[in-house]
Parts: sequence; C-alpha cells; structure tokens
Amino acid sequence: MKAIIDCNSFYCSCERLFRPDLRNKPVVVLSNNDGCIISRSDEAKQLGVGMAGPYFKAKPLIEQHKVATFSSNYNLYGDLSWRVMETLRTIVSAERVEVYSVDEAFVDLTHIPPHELQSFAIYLKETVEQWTGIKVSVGVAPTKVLSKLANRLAKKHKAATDCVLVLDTPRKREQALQRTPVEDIWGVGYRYAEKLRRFNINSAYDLAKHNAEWAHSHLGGVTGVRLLRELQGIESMQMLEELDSKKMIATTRMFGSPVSEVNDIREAVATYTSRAAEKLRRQQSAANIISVFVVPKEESHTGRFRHGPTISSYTSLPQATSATHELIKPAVALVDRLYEQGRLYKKAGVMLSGIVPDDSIQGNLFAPPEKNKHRLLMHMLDNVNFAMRNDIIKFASSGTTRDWKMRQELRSPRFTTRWEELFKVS
DNA sequence: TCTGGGGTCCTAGGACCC
DNA sequence: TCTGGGGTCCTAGGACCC
Repeated sequence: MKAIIDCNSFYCSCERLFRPDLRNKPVVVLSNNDGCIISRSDEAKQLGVGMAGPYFKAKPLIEQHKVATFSSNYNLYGDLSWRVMETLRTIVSAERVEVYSVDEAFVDLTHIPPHELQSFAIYLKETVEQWTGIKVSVGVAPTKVLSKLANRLAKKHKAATDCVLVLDTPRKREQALQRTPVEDIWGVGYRYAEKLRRFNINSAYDLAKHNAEWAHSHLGGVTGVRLLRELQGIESMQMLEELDSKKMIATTRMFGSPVSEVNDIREAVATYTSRAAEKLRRQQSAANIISVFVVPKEESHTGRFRHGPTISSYTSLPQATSATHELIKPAVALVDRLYEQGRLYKKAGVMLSGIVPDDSIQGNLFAPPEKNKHRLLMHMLDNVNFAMRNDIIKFASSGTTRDWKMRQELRSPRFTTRWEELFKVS
C-alpha cells in the first residue's frame, strides 16, 4: 500500500501560520504578477472564489468579504515544504518518501501491517501537523492513482473522514470509484474528460470497467493503459527514486506591464538566464541548448482570454556549459533575432535543455584549459548571492532599473528565510 | 515496370500535473 | 486596465541507415 500526503490549501496555510488572526477567515494567494488565484482557504472556496481564476474578476467578491489576499512568497512556502517533507522522512525513512510537488509526497507503506494502516495514517497526519503547523490530508490505497483518489475524497468529506481515508478493501475501493467523476481522476484533464463523457463514461467506476485495448486507443496509448490498471488496483506506476536532475530548466515571467523596448527585453532575458544558470549549477549540470521565447501582447477584440502565440528560437552551444556569461551572450542574440520593433510584449522566457552532468562535459580541443576558472567564479557568485540575496552581484546586461519587473504588491515577509524579516514574538 | 523490412534519432506538439 | 510558472511523458512523422 502507498499513501499520498497532501497539504491542505498549502500556500494559504503557510500565510496563516504567521497570522493566527486569520484562522477560520477566508484567505487567497495570488500567482506571480498578482495575476491569478492559485490557493484558497476553505472559507474562500465557500464564498465562491474560483480556482485559477483571474484576480481582477474575483476582486469585487474578495473586497466585499474582506478576504485576506497575499502575493506568492515562494521563499516561505519552499521552507515550510521542506519541513513537512523532513518530518515524513524522519517518520518512515527517506527512501520511502517520494516528493511529488511542493505540497505533496507519496509514502511507501509496504512495511505497515494491513490492520495498522488506518492508525498509522492518522499518526502521519498528526505528527506533520504538530511539528510544522501545516494541516494535511492522507489517502491510502494499493496504487498511486487510487491513493490520490482517496485523498481527494478525504478532503472533500472532512467531517466524515477527518482528512484520512484508507481504501483497504475491494468494497471501499468500489465505492470510492463510484463517487469520483472522471474529471477528478489524476491524469484525466479537460480534454480526456470531455471525450470520456462522450462515451458515456462519467465516473472512475465506469472507466475502470473498460479494458486495456480500449484505454490504449482512446486515452493516449501507454499512459492510458497505466492509468486504467492503476484504477483497477494493479500497480503500474512505481515509486520513484529520489529526484534525479531535471531534463529541462526554464525561467519565464510575465512583465509587470507590457514592454516595447528591445533593451528591456534584453535585460529581462539576461536576468532569467542568470536565474536558469543558477538552477543548472545547483543540480551540477550543464546545458547544450538554450532557447528564448517572447509572447507579444495581442489585442483581444473578443474579450475572451487567449494564450498568445509564442515566438521562439534556439541556439545549440558549441559546448555544454553552466557559466552565466556563456549563456547570456547567445540568449541576448536570440532576443535580437525575435524582436520586432513597434510590437508590445507581455512575456519572455529562457529554456535550457540538452542537459548533461557537469563532470562529464565533452572536452573540446579548442577550449582553453583555464576554463575551470569560470566554474570557480560561478561558484563564488552563487555563494555570495545565496548569502546576501537580492542578486547583490549580477551581470551588467541584466540592467539595474528593471522597468519590466513583475508586480508583487501583497507579499508577506519571508519569516523563515531572511534575518531581517524573521517573525517576532512580542 | 518494378521499389521491402526493420531500425534509430530527432523534433514538434499534445496532454497532463501542481 | 488586469489571466502564473515550471515541469513531465508520450506520439507521430520525417530523415536517415543498412
């Protein structure tokens, strides 16, 4: 059996942790640029604040009910996430924990005897809550997909389950499948849900009755087959070993307001490149390919939101690198290639791919041996920036004015990761 | 006039996740 | 006026190989 532990309204819970006055009050957290709502407390949900909806649309409702509103504070959430994961690792040992996202982890429970599953799940939940102050829900079942399904039901019926649901008998599993609409199955998104409905498949139970051939031809090949098996209780998605390094690294942002100057875009892209290169070095990798994209702002005559076309281009580097200055140069050149005068842009981004381990970089006859100096320089730069923050040291091409910077007007203090912003008890 | 069978590698794009 | 950011996996189809 395996469990998924999922923090309840994670970002809102983090904000509340340092604002006990907001307990039982509606809270929402906004995406970067204060654009969308990405986390809502139960109270905010009850008021009818929609998920992933644009902030400006929900604003009247939010103001009317005095909903506490925060810009996202990823320093804070990242630190609290780490505390939750460490707690789990302490309880069951690190090898049994697979961190799935900032607020979720799978835990392997094969070592727990069946009759103790329920009490162990409760123990997990209570320990995390006591040690970190973050409320969680626990779903337990034979497969990952089923445990996600259990977790969702546990959250949905808090009063009956107290946020813990263990599907340890065929009968319980069947009931859970019946109570889950297809669009709420993990792995079924908007598109597949529509398709399944057309086949008159409305619940997870309906879907589980189909066979593998059917899933293969209608739900995206092998992924669909895996999903179906998991629903039927046959383990088809293994627990993963500790996160290996990423295969793609991206840094992309909306601009605070649209920009038209090529220089602003160059500065933004140089800054994103620095950030992406940092991520690359943190996992001790180097990249072979750098690509840049921009998204022009388009007039919306229809009033309906559309993701504009993204215009992108890439460069293959002569040699894999993680040195910021070697990445900024091609990145800025790509901006010049993509930029069209007179257009307004709302977003830009940098992606690094063709990622290889840093210690196995292919030698290049023409590269001077003192290249290693760069690595040392980058290492020092990362350390200084990590200690001081706010990018004390940066490359001149990143600019100093940052007219294009994103909005973040409602951010709470970084209580746990900055000395100057430490939480004070008076 | 006739033009196989079996591979690999790469890219673009779709679908999904939180 | 104002709609996030960062990922993963898979498939189809083209180019190329023997």
